[in-house]
Amino acid sequence: MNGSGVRGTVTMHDVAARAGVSIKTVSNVVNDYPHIRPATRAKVQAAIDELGYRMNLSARSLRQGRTGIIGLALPELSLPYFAELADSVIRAAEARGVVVLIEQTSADRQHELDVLTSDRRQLTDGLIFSPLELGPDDADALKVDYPLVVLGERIFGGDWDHVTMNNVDAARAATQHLIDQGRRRIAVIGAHAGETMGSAALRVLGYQAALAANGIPFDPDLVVEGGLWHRATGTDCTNRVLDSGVKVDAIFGLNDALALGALHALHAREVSVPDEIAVIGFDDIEDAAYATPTLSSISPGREEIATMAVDLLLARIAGEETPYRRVITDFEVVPRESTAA
Amino acid sequence: MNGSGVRGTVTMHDVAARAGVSIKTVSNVVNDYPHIRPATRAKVQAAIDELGYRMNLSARSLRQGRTGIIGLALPELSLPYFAELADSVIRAAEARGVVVLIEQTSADRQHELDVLTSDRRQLTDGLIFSPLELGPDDADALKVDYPLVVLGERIFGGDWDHVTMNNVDAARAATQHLIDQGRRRIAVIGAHAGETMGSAALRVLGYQAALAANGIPFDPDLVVEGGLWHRATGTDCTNRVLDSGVKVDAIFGLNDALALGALHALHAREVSVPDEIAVIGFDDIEDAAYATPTLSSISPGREEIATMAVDLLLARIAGEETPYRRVITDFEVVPRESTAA
DNA sequence: GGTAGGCTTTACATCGTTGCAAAGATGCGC
DNA sequence: GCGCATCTTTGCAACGATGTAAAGCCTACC
Repeated sequence: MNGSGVRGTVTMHDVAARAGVSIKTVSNVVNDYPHIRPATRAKVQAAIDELGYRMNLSARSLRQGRTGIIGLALPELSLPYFAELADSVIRAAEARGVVVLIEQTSADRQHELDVLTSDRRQLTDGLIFSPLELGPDDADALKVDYPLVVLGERIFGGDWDHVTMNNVDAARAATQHLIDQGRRRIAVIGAHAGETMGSAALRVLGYQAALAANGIPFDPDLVVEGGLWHRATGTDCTNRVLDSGVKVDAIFGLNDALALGALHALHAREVSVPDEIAVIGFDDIEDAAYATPTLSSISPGREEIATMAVDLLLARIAGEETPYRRVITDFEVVPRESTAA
Repeated sequence: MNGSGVRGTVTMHDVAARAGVSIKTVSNVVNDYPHIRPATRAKVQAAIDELGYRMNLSARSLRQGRTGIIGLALPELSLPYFAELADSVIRAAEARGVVVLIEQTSADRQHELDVLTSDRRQLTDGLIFSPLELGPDDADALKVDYPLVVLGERIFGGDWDHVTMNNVDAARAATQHLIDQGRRRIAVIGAHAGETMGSAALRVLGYQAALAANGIPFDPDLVVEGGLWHRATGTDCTNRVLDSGVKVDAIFGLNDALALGALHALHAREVSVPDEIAVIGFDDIEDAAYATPTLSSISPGREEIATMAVDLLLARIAGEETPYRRVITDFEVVPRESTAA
């Protein structure tokens, strides 16, 4: 029955008594302090094993001012891209000995602001933050006094590290891919009117750049507004643009959910993909490879984003004082059936 | 500049000094102790606001023996069902003032065992555990000394609360739905040989029960083994059963990912769904509604599962001593195009 | 044999908060 | 106006760990 009834009852004090050493020596053993006589270490270790001692992490946190927990704030896990991102972040964190507390912002501006000042920030050593709604005007809110890594390009030039992909170039590449298949009437769905720095705006910029580079005139009727980047929005945008009567031979979904929604709408309307309309998405979520037809997309290097974000954050937490960095990850066009020749 | 440069510098002590009261009174205000004179409360609150005080949660945890964090152990977030479940659990937890630490087990038995005894259990007040690989033989490992809620029916009768759906009945209903559409050669994909109590086994039981109830002979060739319930497995199982030459007019995927993989395989083989082969899944993930064709499924009451699990766990954490409970949630057949008449 | 210097171990204070129990203030009934 | 009950506020110890600095122990070398 190794001495303890109630959970967490065994403390360093008990171990020390059992091993016949001071409590500090137990602490030293547990923390791999190098100057310990092997015999002592063995004694202590034996006591630890016999008593089933586990360190009280709250006490350690109090003493050290660190919790070993990092926060991850994202819109919601039901969006596959963010679920996959969270998966990668958790794995990267685990490999480095820290755990992840996830907070969902529901893509709500106030909720995103709240997350930055929430009580829970006391519980985490730092935050990886993927905002959707905050814009340049909110830069002040991001001036926080704890380590922060921001994902996505939305907000520039602040005192924090940044991990992002090159949205403009990636969108240009996606568009170019469609053009290479002979498409010229390319609708883009999920645009956000009035936005200048968000992913939506940047991706539309890339789209326009590709058109320009190929001498294709830009037709504003092909840019379809859409709020949240859910499948339902993609379906809706697609129906709207097709109902409007403009000619369309390809659709660029600003993310995969939108593009999958588009496939859904096209299927319902019995429009063949890619023969009549080609479709490409963005993010390369797992769904894309299993959609019918399989969906071409842009792979943003999710693993790399997650790993970089965790590494940057942990470096700040460890006290690194280097200038704030902006990391741009690689992307790749992943052609599949939905844009086949 | 409200007095503090470094993060976390403001303590109750500072607030007390500023407000001219004792530190304990500050604590009382913060914790909504009822017997405080309004004037005192106001003074303290003002000091808190002026100094920007935030409670140190590590200290509170150390003192109270509670962290306000609950653990959620699941196979992986990239599986949409679990991402959606995590979403629901986080929302339910947030509504009750606690936060969620997610651990991924990768559907690996050793990893599932590790999670139960990990150091991180010191950091959480209790655990919601969704095992995939543990079986009845591992019941001992689940005899832990902290509050535990197990999701899924895999392991029976231990000292822990249980939230599950009725897998047998739900699978029977899914199969019956196919039979009602006139199908008689129903393949079931994703079975686990040798398993007796897992979701796979229970769902196959339900499948058999439905066949029996309708006087359809059971053909073992229609039960297709498959390990992890990923889309790729569904594709693979489907190809195997079709290549084997047995006649098939419907496929029951033991979860939606398998069924989506099946749709993918059928599309590639140019088999029309539902005309030649109808398909039904299980879990009703968001994908199902947007697949091509849209996928019929079983909705397991995910919200309800999450809410019940959180409530049961919090009750245990609060010290409830009632007998361990087994909660069975409702399910619903959601018919869509893939099984349309 | 003595001592400098490195290796081990230790005592003590401390991190910020809350439970306890008691002290001080207030109000009510007679 | 007094005494008792109730409301408010307080001081102190404790939660379990670690940093600091010093004490004890050895070894090696003169």
